[in-house]
Amino acid sequence: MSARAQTILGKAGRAHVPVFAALGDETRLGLVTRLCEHSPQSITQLTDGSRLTRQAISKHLAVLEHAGIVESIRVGRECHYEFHLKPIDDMKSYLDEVSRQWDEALGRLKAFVER
Amino acid sequence: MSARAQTILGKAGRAHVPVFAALGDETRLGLVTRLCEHSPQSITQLTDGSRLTRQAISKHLAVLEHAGIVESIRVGRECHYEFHLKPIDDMKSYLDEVSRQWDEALGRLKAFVER
DNA sequence: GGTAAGTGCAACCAGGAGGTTGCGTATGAC
DNA sequence: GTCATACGCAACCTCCTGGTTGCACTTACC
Repeated sequence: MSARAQTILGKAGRAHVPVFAALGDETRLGLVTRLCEHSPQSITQLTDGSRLTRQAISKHLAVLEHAGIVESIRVGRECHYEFHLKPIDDMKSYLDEVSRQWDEALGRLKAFVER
Repeated sequence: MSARAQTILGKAGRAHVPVFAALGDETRLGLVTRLCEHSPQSITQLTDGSRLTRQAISKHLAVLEHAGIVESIRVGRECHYEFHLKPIDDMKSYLDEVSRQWDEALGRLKAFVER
């Protein structure tokens, strides 16, 4: 039972690892914030105001795109990035599941103690 | 306005970076899952079933503890780790905020287009 | 057509993350 | 008291990540 539950959460959870990892960086979380307020923006736009190189920003954006949090759209000579909500929503659902699992575990513990 | 919103999210978001980073690893997400189902567990218990060394697991647990997701409690010669829900809940609130911000941005965009 | 702007690609570098091994130490069991 | 268990610490290794620089290429603009 425990093993089964772990498998369920484990399989579902594995897909979220890249998303968590993508957001586990200050620069990238900042980029997501910017894009979430105002989308789309070009790489140069996103580089302005940052102390990093365009290349660095570009790499971070690639990581975010790999995680599905962001999508690149070529417009002429510019590359626009736009925010996608879905992975974040999926992550929230996953966290809800974790939360639920935890409550259940507490319930089992309580029942065990009171027995 | 945009800058202010970014500052707000940025400041609040910065605190969540370690939590995201902590969960952005398959091994650690697995540990969290195990601890969330059944808490507390000792390091040796958590090492069983994994192909990694006790030391590796121990390091991962230290990372999780640093992020506040888990807490270590010394019991005799054993070190028990127990799950904490709060950082996950905080993260969910933060993601809700991001979601809200995004909806707002969409609203602004729609209003702008329809004008 | 010439020039500047916006990117992509590749090489390169430093540092940190993930992992192991070896050893020391405290605690429980007998 | 002795021995096994559970753990911490430190050194070490490898590889990936974050970041830069230099150059080539496409596209807009005049």
